[in-house]
Amino acid sequence: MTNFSTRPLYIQVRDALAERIALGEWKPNTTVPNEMDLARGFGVSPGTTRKALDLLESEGIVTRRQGRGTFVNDPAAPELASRYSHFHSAAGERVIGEIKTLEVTEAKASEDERERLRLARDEKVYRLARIRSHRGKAFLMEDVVLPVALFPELPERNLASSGLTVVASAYGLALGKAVESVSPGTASLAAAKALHVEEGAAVLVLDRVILTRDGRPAEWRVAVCKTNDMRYKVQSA
Amino acid sequence: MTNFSTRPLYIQVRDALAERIALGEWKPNTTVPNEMDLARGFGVSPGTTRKALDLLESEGIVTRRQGRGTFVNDPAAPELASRYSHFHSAAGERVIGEIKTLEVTEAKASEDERERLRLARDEKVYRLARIRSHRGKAFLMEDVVLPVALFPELPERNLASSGLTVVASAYGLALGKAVESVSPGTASLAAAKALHVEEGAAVLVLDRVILTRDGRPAEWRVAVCKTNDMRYKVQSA
DNA sequence: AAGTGGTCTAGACCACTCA
DNA sequence: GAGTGGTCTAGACCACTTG
Repeated sequence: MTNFSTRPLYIQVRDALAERIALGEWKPNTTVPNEMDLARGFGVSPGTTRKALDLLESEGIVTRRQGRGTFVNDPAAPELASRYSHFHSAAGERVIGEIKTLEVTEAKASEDERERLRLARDEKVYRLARIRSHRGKAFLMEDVVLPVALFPELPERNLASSGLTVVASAYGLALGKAVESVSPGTASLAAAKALHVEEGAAVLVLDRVILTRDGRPAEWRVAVCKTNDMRYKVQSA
Repeated sequence: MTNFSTRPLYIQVRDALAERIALGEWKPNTTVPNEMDLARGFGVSPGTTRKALDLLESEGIVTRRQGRGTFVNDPAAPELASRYSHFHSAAGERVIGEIKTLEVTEAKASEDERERLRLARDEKVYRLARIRSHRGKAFLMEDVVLPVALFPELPERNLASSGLTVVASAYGLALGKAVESVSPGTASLAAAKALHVEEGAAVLVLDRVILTRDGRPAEWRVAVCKTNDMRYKVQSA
């Protein structure tokens, strides 16, 4: 790989490797070729290949293990499903919850939806109404909005009750950052029924947008939840 | 620096540099010696020194600038003050708020305090009652607990109204991770008065412990806040 | 014993900053 | 133009894993 462009060589190697992983040349949980072979293949020095692989590891795309090899991470792995969830059980583990989808509709995006998901006029969205439970107890009611352009035929592919990490993986999309806004609220009649609390009980209202790795909004969710058996925890590094 | 221990050389170099920075050998906003000089000084290769410096940069201890040098970061810098704050103004910037301290007391730690701050029996704490405001509007009421052992003579040093980043810096302590638990609540009479909301209004209750870089609990805070002009936002990478 | 990634070395050249 | 960090090379040896 001769350095035609102005971008650092190790970045170019990283991108080439990331693309080949995304295209499925190396499957999740298998190894990529070793450093020497990759270096020869790309025509760069082993040090440059190493730097590219270290970058990929820091991005969570591969895992390197001394004496074993460099493994491709599975983007649909269960431990990544709770990546955007801040709920923790009393025991302290992250909880994603079992998803039950009540309703799926397809419609033209409303003004709010167009703004939050940065959609053009007339673009369509899927709207999902869901309940999340932990150990059989409902704790969260959510309204999820997904752009049809990113996830065509989502209901037909039976993905309406899957978490976004699984859905994105099915469509070959890499997820990136998310921002969630938290505010206090009181349970509406519908929320009270779904979550088994009294109407007007104190609840958390969560408003979250998840972006793809390249910055396109992939999901807007507004959720209402109780925190009786659950903790909403935020970690700062 | 001959490698006597089993730890990687670049980690030893990193630790030596971190210690000399902590001891004040190089002051904040000044540069440390260049890579070649450090390498010669430690008796290691430039590549090893570089790896140590890159590590320090990833930890936020220094900032490297091509053509300029490697600068020591100021742990009391204002942009770090909001490190543990998740409040954002309507305009989108992180907000730390102006602190007004209502009361400072010193006492033996209660059972709760001993547990949260991992203190031994009979250890003492400072308890601070505070209000935080943004643009003159109170938005948060907090009860802060600090171990006297970590911050002796805090009130005498006029640090009771400073944020923990400034306090820690004054005591030469490096701060590390923090965990905040968020739950919905209703305003007590006292909270209602302080925050100018009606009694029983929906508020957020924040329960946070901040650790030092070496894992000792440095602050336990329980806060009640309104989110009328403020957003509590959580970012996931 | 063979193969992998992790550490370490000792250079070269480039891009950027500033006097 | 001198000095800095950033990139890149081409090796050596070590620690760990597996057959």
